[in-house]
Parts: sequence; C-alpha cells; structure tokens
Amino acid sequence: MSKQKILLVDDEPDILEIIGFNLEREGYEVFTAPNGRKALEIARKQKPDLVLLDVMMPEMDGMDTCRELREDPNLKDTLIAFLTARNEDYSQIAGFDAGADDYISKPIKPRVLVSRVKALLRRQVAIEPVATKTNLSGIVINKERYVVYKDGVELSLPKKEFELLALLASQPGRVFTRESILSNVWGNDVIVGDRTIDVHIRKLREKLGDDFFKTIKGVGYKFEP
Amino acid sequence: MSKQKILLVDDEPDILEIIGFNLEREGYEVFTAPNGRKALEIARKQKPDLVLLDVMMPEMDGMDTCRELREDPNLKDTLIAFLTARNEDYSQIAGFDAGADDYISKPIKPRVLVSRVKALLRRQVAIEPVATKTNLSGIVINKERYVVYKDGVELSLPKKEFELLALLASQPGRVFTRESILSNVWGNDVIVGDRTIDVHIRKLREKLGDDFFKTIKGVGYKFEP
DNA sequence: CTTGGTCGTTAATAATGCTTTAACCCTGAG
DNA sequence: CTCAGGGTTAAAGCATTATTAACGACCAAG
Repeated sequence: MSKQKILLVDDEPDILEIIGFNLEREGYEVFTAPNGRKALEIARKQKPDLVLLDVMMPEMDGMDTCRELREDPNLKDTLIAFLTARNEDYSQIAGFDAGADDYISKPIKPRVLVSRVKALLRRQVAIEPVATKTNLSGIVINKERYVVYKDGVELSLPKKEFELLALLASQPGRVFTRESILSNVWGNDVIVGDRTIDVHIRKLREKLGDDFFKTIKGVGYKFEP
Repeated sequence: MSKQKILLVDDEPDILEIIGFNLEREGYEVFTAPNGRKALEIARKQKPDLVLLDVMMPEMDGMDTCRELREDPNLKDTLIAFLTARNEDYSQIAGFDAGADDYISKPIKPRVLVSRVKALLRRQVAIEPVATKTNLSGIVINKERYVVYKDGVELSLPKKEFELLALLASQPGRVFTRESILSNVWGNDVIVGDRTIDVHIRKLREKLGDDFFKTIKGVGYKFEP
C-alpha cells in the first residue's frame, strides 16, 4: 500500500515548507505548488488524494483552480480543502459551491491541520472495496480477513508478507520485477536493500511451499499455482 | 433498484433548495418539508431512507420530530441526521438520545453534506442488516437493549465499548482497519488518537476474554468467536 | 453547590514481534 | 574457476501495540 498524496498550493514559501514538513512527517507524500497553474499541472500528473488550496493567490486564485480541478474527469474524486484567512466572509465562500470538501482557516496550526487532513482522508478511505478472495490450487487468500489458507489450514501472515503474496498472486504466472515489487509493497520512496525482498520470499516459501514462488534471475519473482 | 429517498426538513427555503438540488444531482429522490408536522406527514407516506432534520425550527423542533419519527414502527429503520449550528454542544447529547444517527454541522458545505449522506446510506446497507441480536460462541449482543451477555451473564458496556464490539462482531473474522473503526464508531470528523482504540479494545478483552479480539499488527483488529 | 463515580481520552512507558540489515553461503553461466 | 545474483540466518533496529495512570467532562445523589 503506497503513501497517500497531498498537493499543497500557496504562494508563500514559508507556509509550503512548514505545512509540507508536518504532513510528510505524518507519512504523506507531499507535492507543492506556488500558484494555481503549477498546481493543475502537478495535479494532472500525480493525481493527489487531497489538494490543499490557498484561497488568496496572485494570478489564478483558489476558487478558479478548484473549478478547473473539478472539471478534469480524472480528478473527480480528489478531495479539495481551502485554506482561508480567518475573517474572510465565510458564508460567501461556503455559499459559493466551487466544490470544496472542507475549509481550514488561517492562521494554521500544524497539529490542527494534520488532524483535519487525516479526518478528510479517512473519510475517503472508508469507502474501501471489500470483497477479495483468491483461490489458487489449495491456496486461498482472503484480504478481508487478512488470512491465508493452505489446504484448509489457516495461516496469518504478517503485513508485509501478506501484501507481497497478495501482489504476486494477483497475477499468477506474471513476473514482477524487484522494482515493481518495491514500489507496490513498500511504496515509491522507501529505501530498502534488495535482500529484504529475498527474506520475505523465503518466509513465504517456508510457510506455503517452495514450489509456488519461482525466481527469475536478474528479473524478479513470480507466483505459480 | 429504485432511488433512495431523502426527506429534508428546514424552515429556511434557501437551504431546502440548495441542499435539495445537490442531493438530487447525486441521484436521490428528495422531499422537503418546512416544519416538523409536515415532515411527519411526508415521512409516513414516503418512508424515506434518510431524514435530514434541522434542529432549530419554529413549532415542533428537530428533537421532537425525531422522537415522533422513532415512535412510528414503520419508520424504525429510517436514518435520521441532524443539521446543527456548529457549537451547540448540548444538542449533541440530547440528539443521540432522541435517536439520531449522525450530526452535520452548519454552515453546511454541499459537498461535505453529500459525502456524509452517502456514507450514512452506505452504512445502512453495509452494516445495519446484521440483526440487533447476535450470538457468537457464548457472546450475545443485543443492540436494542445495549446489553451484552457472556455465557448468560449480563454485562452492560459503556457506549463506546459497546459500539466497538458491535462493529467488530458485525462481521466476525473480518479485519477492521483502525481507520474504518474510527469512522464507524467515532464518526468522520472526530479527532482522536490511535491509542484510544487500543484502550477500548483492552477493556473489551478484560470483560469478554482475550481470545476474542485478535490484533493484526499494522492493520487493525478482528473479532473471532 | 458539593461529592463521588463513571466514561472517554491522552500521555508515558513497557512489551511485543515484525522488518531490515549484514555477513556469509550457494549456485550456475560463461 | 570466477563471480554476480540469489539464498540463508541471526540479531539489531524499529514501529506498532499493550498497559497503566491520570485528567477532565459529565452526571446523579446528597
């Protein structure tokens, strides 16, 4: 499971830095943009989960940016929150349905912001897909229960092992490169040594049987029922 | 599958129009009423899936209307959500007693409202259908009476503990992530620390036995009979 | 208006056990 | 034979969870 992405847009570099730092510390992947135009560009490329948008900006302001974001069908589900100065006429903004999901008023306290962001993203994730069962020659993977059955016997694998198995089994027979394993299971910006994957593969082999996991030298691994 | 019905009750015509418009755009069938009396009338005829109820209204206020709705056996399963001014703390408590399912605080942001409504109606199909009584290897959960029996002995759990138990037991064996626990038991915009869940789990383990609650590190908890 | 109790939350600290590393071994291609 | 890529192992490192105590909010009884 990879990090959730947040795009932070404000024309003050200080704000970008402080808030960005706080969000990164919470484990989010943060992108920043100094203006609306740049924001749109990044948004289209990165498809962030949440955009934090300053209302007052030179050139293209928050409202306009918001509207443009909403018009892009690929960004339909992106959450947008406005950062507003405290005593801007709140009702006027709120009444204007530019499509914001939340308002956060300045001056911004990092802790508060982080909580609000968490709450917003939590709501989004709550809509998680549920059913997921895979059955492959005696091996049943039940993502819902976080449990694997081998010939009817229940095994509960630790998180990383489970996710690695789930990935490989998602397309049996297909070879996953080490690189793609890393980015899917560990996330794009986690740095771990190559041996880490081996070790996890080993544990899976130990628990499920050697034969299921085939090594393709110089490339990666595949799962074979 | 036919449209889900929503009854919107508020004495301000503007609100009815704006919110009504947004909900209709999302594919719901919307009825509106300017006061409690009218609301009851429509509710009895239409049996809406959800009633959005302004707390402050002339004549019969939201609380009273809510209570009357709850008394009608035909409307037993109807969801009720209150629309409240932001810091009316008191109404919060009184309202849950009156049988509310959610609170949405004013000023109302259309998009926020729509996602809350979606979440509520989804929860309805996803979690409610589990009977109000559940019996799992010596543990009986009676949602109606807010009471739990362990091997015939009655335990009365505090609200949060009960709700947590009810959630986990609603789908035994399924892992609930911390996030989904938070959004189902605490609600989407309550900010509490992660440790809070642990503490409640601990209390449940204390009262019902360790074995029922399994920790999946890095993921969440599940209930196992 | 007090008092005593329960509940919900947090903070601090301890315990747990998953992850990763590092060092060394094995194997097959060339 | 050589060596690059992979396998194995144990132990260190780390993140997550468990536990406890303490606090504040609330409520009911006096």
